Amino acid sequence: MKYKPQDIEKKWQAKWDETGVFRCPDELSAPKYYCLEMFPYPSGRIHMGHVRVYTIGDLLARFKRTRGYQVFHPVGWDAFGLPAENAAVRHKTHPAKWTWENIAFMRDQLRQMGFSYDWDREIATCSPDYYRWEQLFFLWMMKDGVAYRKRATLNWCDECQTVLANEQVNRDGTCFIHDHTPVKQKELDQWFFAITRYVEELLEGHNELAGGWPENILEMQRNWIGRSEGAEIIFPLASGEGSITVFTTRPDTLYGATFMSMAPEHPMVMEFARQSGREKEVGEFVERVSRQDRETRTGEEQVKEGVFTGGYCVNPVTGSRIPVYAANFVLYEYGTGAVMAVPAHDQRDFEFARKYNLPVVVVIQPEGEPLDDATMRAAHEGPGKMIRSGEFDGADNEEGKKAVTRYLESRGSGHATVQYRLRDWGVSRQRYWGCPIPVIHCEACGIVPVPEKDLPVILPEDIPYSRERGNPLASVEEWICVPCPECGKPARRETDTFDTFVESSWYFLRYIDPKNDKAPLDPEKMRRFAPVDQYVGGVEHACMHLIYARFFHKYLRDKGLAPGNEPFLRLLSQGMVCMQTSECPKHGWRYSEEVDEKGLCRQCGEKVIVGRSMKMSKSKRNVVEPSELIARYGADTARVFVLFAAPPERDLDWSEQGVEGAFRFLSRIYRLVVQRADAVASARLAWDDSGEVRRIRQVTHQTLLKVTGDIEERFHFNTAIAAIMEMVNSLYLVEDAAWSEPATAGALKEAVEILLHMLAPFAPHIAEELWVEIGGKDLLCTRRWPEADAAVAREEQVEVPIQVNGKIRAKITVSPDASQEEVGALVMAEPRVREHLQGKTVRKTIYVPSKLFSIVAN
RNA sequence: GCCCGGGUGGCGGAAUUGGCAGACGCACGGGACUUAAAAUCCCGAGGCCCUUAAAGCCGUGCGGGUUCGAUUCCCGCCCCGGGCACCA
Repeated sequence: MKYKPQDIEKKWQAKWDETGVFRCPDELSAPKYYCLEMFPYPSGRIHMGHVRVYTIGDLLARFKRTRGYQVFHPVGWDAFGLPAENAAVRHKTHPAKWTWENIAFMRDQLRQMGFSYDWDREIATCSPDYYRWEQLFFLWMMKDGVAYRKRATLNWCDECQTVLANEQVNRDGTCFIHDHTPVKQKELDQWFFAITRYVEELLEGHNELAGGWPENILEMQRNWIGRSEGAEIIFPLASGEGSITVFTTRPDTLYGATFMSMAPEHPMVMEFARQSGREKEVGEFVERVSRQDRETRTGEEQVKEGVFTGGYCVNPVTGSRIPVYAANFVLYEYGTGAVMAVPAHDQRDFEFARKYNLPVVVVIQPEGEPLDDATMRAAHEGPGKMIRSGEFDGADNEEGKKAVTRYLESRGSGHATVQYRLRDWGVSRQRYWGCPIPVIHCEACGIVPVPEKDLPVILPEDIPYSRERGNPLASVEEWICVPCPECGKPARRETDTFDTFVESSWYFLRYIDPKNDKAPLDPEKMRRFAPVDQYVGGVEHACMHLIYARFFHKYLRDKGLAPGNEPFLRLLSQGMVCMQTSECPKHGWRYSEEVDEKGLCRQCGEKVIVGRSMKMSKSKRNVVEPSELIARYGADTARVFVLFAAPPERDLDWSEQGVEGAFRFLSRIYRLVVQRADAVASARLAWDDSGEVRRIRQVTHQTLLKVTGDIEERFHFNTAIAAIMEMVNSLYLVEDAAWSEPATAGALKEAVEILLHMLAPFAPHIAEELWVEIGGKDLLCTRRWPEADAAVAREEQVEVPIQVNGKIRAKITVSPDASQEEVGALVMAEPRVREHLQGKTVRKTIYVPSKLFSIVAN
């Protein structure tokens, strides 16, 4: 009679496997529902974060299946990446071996959780069957100019010995993998994807996603893309030859531009210096600034400084000759690398001007106290009226932005434009364990794409693995040396591989056609199953994976492969799994088993400091192993716990007692059903209309309505479980005799059947087991979700609170259909109401049916 | 600095469209069962006042406002978390 998940779960996992109930055929027989969770990196074993995402996804997949959808629920492995290489060095193994062994182990762990995947569609991105198509896409992209090579200053991590995308550099300028390694700048020839070609579409697409995606993710993407409208303005050089173009969002302040600031890296800086004989001091400054790493360069405390380059240009509207400075705060990568300086209306320029005694000219006058060039203490960046701006004087500055731009356009001195923070995506990585970039470098022909017929370019297996730094691929001469496909002379393969985010940018499409060896994707199948209806994953991918994948989808759409504009219609971004941290003053972070019952460190006996709850991580030693959890309580308990402890989008605090609670809940259902199993099995689904029957059926159908709505419309899984708990509680209060009493047995049979149907997506193993106990012959997971009967669920009597002047003074029980007059009459007869109305006149009564009766009196 | 979230009992959380604040669970207390404990089942519980109960009052970060009625809407703050940031 005791609930032993260990006896139950394996059996049902095997049964689901044998019967293939979760396989999704290529042909549609019902409306499709593509449910996807972000695929795991095969790091070795699953962690609680995986348990959480995959449980949420599985709940939805299982639920939708019972709602009549043909559910497409695949899984695979994001299998390329740096940890495999590090492990190879550490354990003297091969990255491939390490990766495939991890996949095998983790696959087993996922099966133990009872997730309803279609395992026939499993893919691993490190397999040539997968990455060969990525190489083909790359060749297309080269032809389309979407993939291109350029020399660029890039983020470089000494630890990784590779280039990083901007997205992979932490806020403090460290590497996203090696949190303590500062990222350097390095100039290299690199491959890029022209994501900026799609930048407007990436922004506009947010309209399509609004509602289906969490607002904060859209906001993060908007910030990341960083669109700003403004103008490019041409400043002719004072020498008469050439010009400098700047980007500004404030063309309205152009009349106040009194000097020019340029990024130290800008080639014209040294050009000016040479011409004016200021090479020494300018050179020193440029040298000093460029030696600074990203962190110091963009650090908050960085003082604004610069040097006069010796050059002059001309303000195109005032005609004045203005000096050109090199300034450390101007970024070469953004805009044109040069900015017009308007000290009166930009705080940075203001500080710079005061430091170097440059003129400050107020051209925007705010309402109230007039600004004074000489005495103002800070720039005025807000709105105002234009002054000292020629024909624009008196105009509102917002209007002025457009007017000045139009004026510049008419004179050929500039034009309206838009700038973005988003840069093209650098995809080259100097790594072995990634997809080879299919090009060949020939001395005579230059960069030659590998011909399609020669794809895939397969990673060589035999590689030297040692502690040597750098890309091991670069030393595999027999792989590198190939004849040039064009001239046949000896040439060399590209040894860079793709950023692993390239693989994760299209895996969701490949699941639909995973075994196709003729083409990457069959457009017909894509139209059938893409896009993803529901995607589940963590916020940490808001600006990387989720932007890259949207870009890739749009490119593949343009190639006629991907349907629709967006890959993921709905996104649920789940919170982190957190746990309290414990810190020993001597030994640092402690695992809970390293602390005794009194809260002392087992190693040294010092009092351990209990810290706040933080994301589970090995380094903080606050992790719980899912395998131990499953072994002890079973997968169903793990699933119920993560779904019940917090709503999906919020962080979840791990609690041992919470897990106990989930286990107790399942045990309670188990005992309830097993004890009554024979009675339920032999009862018939029939009932009269006695009070007891009505009461039982009312609870059943009310719960069903609530649970259905909570899962389907609100994604509130915790309250759905709470409702099931309430129903179980009420079934415990039913007299034992009622279960075998013919009058009530039918209603109770219905209750248990519906209970198990509702439980199934949350705790599928126990639900199947109990389904058999009560005489079920088929698999519960293949049955349709029961339909709630609203008429049965309806309350015939409701308790209505009565407010007198805003305070609740009494309650009455009435029919929900009673009119305001009928209820009012009862209300006025209530002694407690009369008491509070004593000596007062009723001014107004309000009745919200079934909710509240309110009386205003004075 | 700009932009998003969030703040509710001892704890996790609930309150779906402005309508009974605290569902459900955890921890806690009491009872039943037991020689006993565990497990299980039942009951109780926001705070103040009070021997107890009733009644009353207070209560959703703080201060105001709108409303018959505000956790929910508006204005002004405080705190926590996150994103962006010398981005011109």
